Parts: sequence; structure tokens; C-alpha cells
Amino acid sequence: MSGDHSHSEDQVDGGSRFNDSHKHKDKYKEKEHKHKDHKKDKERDKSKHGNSDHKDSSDKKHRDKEKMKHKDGSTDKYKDKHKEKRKEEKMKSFDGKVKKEKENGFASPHVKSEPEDDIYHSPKHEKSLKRERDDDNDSEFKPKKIKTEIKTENDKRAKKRKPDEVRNNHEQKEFSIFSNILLKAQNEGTPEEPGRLKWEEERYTDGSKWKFLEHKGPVFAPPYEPLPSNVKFYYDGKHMKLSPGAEEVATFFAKMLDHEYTTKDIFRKNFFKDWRKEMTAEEKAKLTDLKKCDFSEMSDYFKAQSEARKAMTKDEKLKIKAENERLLQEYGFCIMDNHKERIANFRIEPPGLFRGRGDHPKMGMLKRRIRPQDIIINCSKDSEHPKPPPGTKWKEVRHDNKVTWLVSWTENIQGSIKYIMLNPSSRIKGEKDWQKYETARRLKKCVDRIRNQYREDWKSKEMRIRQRAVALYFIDKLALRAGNEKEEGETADTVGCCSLRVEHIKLYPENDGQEYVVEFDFLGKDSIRYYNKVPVEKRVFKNLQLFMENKEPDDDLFDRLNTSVLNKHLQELMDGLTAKVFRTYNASITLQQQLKELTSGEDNVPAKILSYNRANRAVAILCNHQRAPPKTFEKSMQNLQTKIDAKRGQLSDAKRDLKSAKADAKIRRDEKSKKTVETKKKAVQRIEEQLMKLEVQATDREENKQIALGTSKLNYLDPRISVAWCKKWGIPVEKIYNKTQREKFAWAIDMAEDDYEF
DNA sequence: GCACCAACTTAGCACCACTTCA
DNA sequence: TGAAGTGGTGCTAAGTTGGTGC
Repeated sequence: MSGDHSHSEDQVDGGSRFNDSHKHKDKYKEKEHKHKDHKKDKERDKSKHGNSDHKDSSDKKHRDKEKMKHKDGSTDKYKDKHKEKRKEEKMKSFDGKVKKEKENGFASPHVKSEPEDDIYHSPKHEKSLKRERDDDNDSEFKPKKIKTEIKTENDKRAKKRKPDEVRNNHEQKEFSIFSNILLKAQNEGTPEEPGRLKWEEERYTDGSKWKFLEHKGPVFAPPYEPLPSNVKFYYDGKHMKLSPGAEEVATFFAKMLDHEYTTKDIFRKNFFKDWRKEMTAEEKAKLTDLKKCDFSEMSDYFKAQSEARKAMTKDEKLKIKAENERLLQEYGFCIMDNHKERIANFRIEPPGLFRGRGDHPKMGMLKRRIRPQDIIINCSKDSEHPKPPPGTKWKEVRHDNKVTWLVSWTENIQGSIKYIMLNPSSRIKGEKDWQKYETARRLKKCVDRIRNQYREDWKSKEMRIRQRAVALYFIDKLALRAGNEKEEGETADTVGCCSLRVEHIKLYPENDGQEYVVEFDFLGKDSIRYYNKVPVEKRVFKNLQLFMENKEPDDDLFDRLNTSVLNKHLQELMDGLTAKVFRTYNASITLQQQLKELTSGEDNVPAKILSYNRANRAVAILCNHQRAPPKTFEKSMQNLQTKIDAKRGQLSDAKRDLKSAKADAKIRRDEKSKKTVETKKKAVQRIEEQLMKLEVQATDREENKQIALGTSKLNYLDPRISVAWCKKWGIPVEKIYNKTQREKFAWAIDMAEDDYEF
């Protein structure tokens, strides 16, 4: 494949790829189970494929294969542990209860038992901030090492991160230009504090991200407001007054009552388990069955509140807006290296029920309230430190300038760290973004060499090298994600390239008139289904057959490969190269090619924008960026069609009028009738333009039904390509990027000329 | 070599404010 | 003017990457 390889050509089923993706998530699940249930059938299939493929393989090849299998040491070097785990799961599945869970599409969740007397007191105003429960006791995740000596830990952290890559002169110079542009853009947008405006154009070479950082800390979720006494909860048909703690958690469930989540067994089970932890002993004894709980009055109350909010007077709404603006001004900005920067998420996530995506084993668990004593503040020593709410303390205040975050805390569901960071429009984020695209541009220069290399590696004597080469081919050709290994039972069962299992692909020596077709069917990030049928090169096909030999459906396809091995290899091929860079590179290069192909100079502005959206769409399809069709989709399409029909009627009327005006003018031959003809002509033109706009809108909307353009636009497409395209064709950049996007890509808007090449 | 973890990017969904239209 | 529709935005889950320590 060369730089201009076309993905769309390779996608046999490209056109209909997304039509059924969402509604078929469940079907997919069913299918997965069928795979397991019909293992024997699959085995037969496999041997069938195997037979046909072995027709042309000699005994020598078989001997080579055997040799290859053992050359790199013992088998299943990398993935033994995970494989074993899956096997264990399989064994467990014979146990009735677990088996039932699996049938429901959930892997056996890893649930740790908790002390029953661990009661969570729901907070009430200031008092609420003092909880009896110890953090470390209520978490579901494994306890992490407790850091005691701040200074030592800071030193360690500083050591941990390598200084940013040293640039060559050209890059340093370009970076300087970049900084100036970003400064200019930011200074136009935000007024600087007098005396604070002091920009350093040079980047820190010691790995520091900043020298000065000052902020006001986070905004906490508002305290829980107990329900009014007329809003009642019923158990088994009888009214029951809940304790504040139990009531708060109950409201989380009530607020989600209309959502599909609350119908899912695992969600209900997790919720009920965590809810019970918040109950008093008396409540715990009484409330034993979620099915008997009636949250409907609570649910109605919240719906009424929501309606009331909508029905507020203009003044009331303005008041709220002003208060939000005040909070934004106070907490939404920081000073980083004496420059005022917007903070992305200055509000702490409120408590609620965890909404994992796909078949997440932890969905429904209680996300606990974050308090000041959970919060780590990061700022510079010489700054004015943020103050915790009265009567509280921060967990820690640290001064680590090797990181970019301002605030962090550990969440209780997965035990992962959450951060408050800067807005994408900030210098620090913009610079990182720019670097990302520069790395992708460097890949462009050496991608042919890398492709030749992995093609050579398909013939390697070593299994691990062949696997690496085939995986890389998929990452490059199909823009698959790297695919880290995941802990089973902790998250939804999703995969990427390196973690693909045998059950995720099917091989067809011949399919729909094409040779060597691979069918992919798996759940990727966010449990979005990836379905694609792709013809591949013969060697890839043969290798896949080899990788699948003697394996169970739930065995790893690439058992000698993981992301770490792959990225190490990529690093050797190009400095800074990782699997992710291929996605950025292929997305950006595809946009550039598609724009060249689709844009016609003769088109008017709406037609050109349609071309842009189509190019954007090609990338979104490549990256498998899907969305659920909007709930109002069918209706809004219908409305649009009605408008189009009406406009068509209007057009034929106008044309008829024009015709008769022309005939009239022919007879009369006076100035007045000539003018009438001109007016009618203009009317026809105007209506034609309006009709065209509507038709373009309808096409665009229809094509976008299940495809999300925003993700690729924001994360994968070098904005300079879009800016250059706008400049070249005289399209206002506002037509392509909204305000937020223009702020994020301010650097590109100023930097790119109409001749920019990715 | 591997598990673990921190730090960051990428991702889709839900809601709300703004716009459009009858 | 109010209802309907939609794009923008915030939210937060879910990835990737790379360093550390055993």
C-alpha cells in the first residue's frame, strides 16, 4: 500500500457498514454466545478453510511452520495469563449462577464483599463534608500504595517523566512561530492582567510544563437537598421514610428511571448492593427486594422540577446565567506562566450512579461524593494556593511542574485518577496538538519504508514478527486502535488490534467474487461494534490461518504480541512513532486526498461544504466513529422532505409565471413587461438556489445518520488541511469550525496558508 | 519481562440554549 | 409567541502510552 492507498476500495461492505450497527449490538452479543455454543460448527468451518488452504502448502511449509512456532521460545509468551483467566472464566461458566450472567452478556464480575456495617452518611450542607466512612474502606478496587512523603514522591515523579524530545533547529524555529501565533490568538480573546503578560517563547528543556501556576481550586457538587415531605417512597406498596443517606442514593436511581440502564439486571444488582450500604440497619432489614421499591413519585418530582426550570421567566434564567458566569470567572481560569488560561472542567463530578458503556460489569455502582479531603491540588509554590471550603482540608497540595493538571482525585469505581486540566484552547494543549500532527507528518515521510518492512516481515521465520507485521498492517490499513489488554470482569469486553481474539475474525478464501476476504466483527472502544469485510493480501490471509491454527475461539489471535512490544518496534522505526500515530496520519491524509478529489471549483459554497463533509465522513467511516441515530431523525427528515416538495412546487409555479411573462413581453414589447420578465427570472433563480440548499442539507443529513463527524474533526484531522482548503476556495472558516473549534485550532487558522500540504 | 500506575487523549451521550418556523 | 428542532457544549467514560519497580 502506498501513501495514497484507498481505504474505501478495500471495504467491501463499506456502504451498509453502519446501517445496523447500533440496533445489532444485542444481536452481536447473541452471536458471540452462538459462537461459543457452536464451537463444533466453527471447528468444522475452520478445518474446511484449513483444507482448502493447505491444498497449496507443501510439507516443507508445514515443517517450517512447526519450526517457526518454537523458534522464539515457549509458546504463548505474552498472553498466557490472560488466556488462563479466560479459561477459568469458561470453567466457572458451568456454575449455574455465573453461567446465567454470561448468558446475559456479562462476564463474571469480580465483586469483593464489603463489611456490612460500613454506612455512608449522605452529606448535608457544611456538615456533609465530614463523613465517618474512611475512603480506603469503601472502595471496590484494590488499594493502592499510600504516598507518605510528599517531597520524595515529587522527586520520584519528576524522575519518572522524561524531558520532552529535543527538537532540531527547524522544529525549534517552527515552534517559536507556533507559540507566537497562539499568543496572538489568545491575547485577542482574553484580556491579560496588567503586568502579568510575560511570555516565554522558548520551551522548557527539562521536562517542565510550567514555572508558575495559580488557580482557585475546584467547584464542588452542590450538597444534597432532601426531598419535600410530600414526595414519598413506597416499599411493597407502603410509604416508607428513608434516611437522608439512603434517600440521596434512591434519588440517583429515580432520576434514571426512564433510562434503559435501570432495566438491566447488572445495573440493578450493583445499584441495590451499593444502595444497601447507605441504608440504616432498619432500612437494610426491610428493603430486601428492589422490585418492590416504588420510586415513581421521586421520578415525577424531578420531571416536574425540570419542567419548572424550562418554564422559568427570562429574568430567573438570566440570574442563573449570571451566577454561572460568576463561577466561571472565579474558578474557570488559571494563571499559567503569567498567562490567563481557561480551565476545561473546573467542576468536580457530582455523585451518582456509574454509567459504564456496553456491558460494563460495574454499571449502577454508586459514584461517591468527592470531598475536599479527597482532592490533590497542584500549583506552584509561589502562587496563592486555593483555599479549601471552611472547616475542611485538601488531601494534599503539591507543586509538580512536570505535569499539566491542576486538581486530581481518585474515583471509587475503578480506582482511577481523575484530573482537572486546561481547556483545549490553552497554549499547553494547543502545542501538544500541533506536535501530534507534526509526528504524523513525519510518518508520511517514512510510511513507505515502514510498509515495505512489514510486508517483508510477513515472511519472517519468527511467529512473533509475523504477528507483529500483520497487526501493523491492520492498524495501518483499517485504522484500528492498538488494543491494550484489559482486566476481565473490571470493564466491558472490548478489543483493539493486538487484543483481537480468534472469534472476532472469519476468513473467506473467496467471498462475493473477491479473494482472501477477512470479516471483522468485534466491539471496540465504548463498545461500538466494528464490522468490516476486507480483502487482504494472500500472505496476510495465510498468516491469519496460521495464527488461528489449533486455537479456541476465545484465544488471542496475536498471542505473541501486545501493544508494548508493538510500540517498542515502532519506536525503532521512527522516533515518536506509536500505533496511535497511524490513525492520525491515515485520517489526515485521507481528508486531504478526499478534499482534492471531491472539491470542484465550479461548485457554489453549499456544494463545497457538502464535499468537505463528505471528506470528513470518509475519515469518520475509516475510524469507525459512530453515533446513535438522533431520536428525532426520521421526523426531521420527513419535515425536510416536505419542505423540499413545497419548494419544488414553488419552483414550478415560478417557472410557469416566467414563461407567461416572457410570452406577454413578446406581444407587448414594452419596458414594463421586460422588467417583469427580469423579476420573474430572478425569482426562479432564487428558488432554485433555495431548493438546492435544501437538497444538499437532506443528503448531508441522511449520510450522517449514524456517523459522528465531530470526533475525527477534533482529534484526528490536522486542522491546517481544513484551514488551507477554506482559504483556497474562499469558504469562511466559520462554516467548518464553530466557535469552540476555532478557539482550539486558533494556531492552525493563523498558521496555514492556502497551499498547506499535510 | 511484567504488573501497575500516572498522565494524558479520544469518545459518545445528554442536555440546554439558541434558532427557526408556523 | 410558543413549539419544534438542532448544534454546541459539558460531562465523564474509555482508551493509549510510557515510566517504575519488582
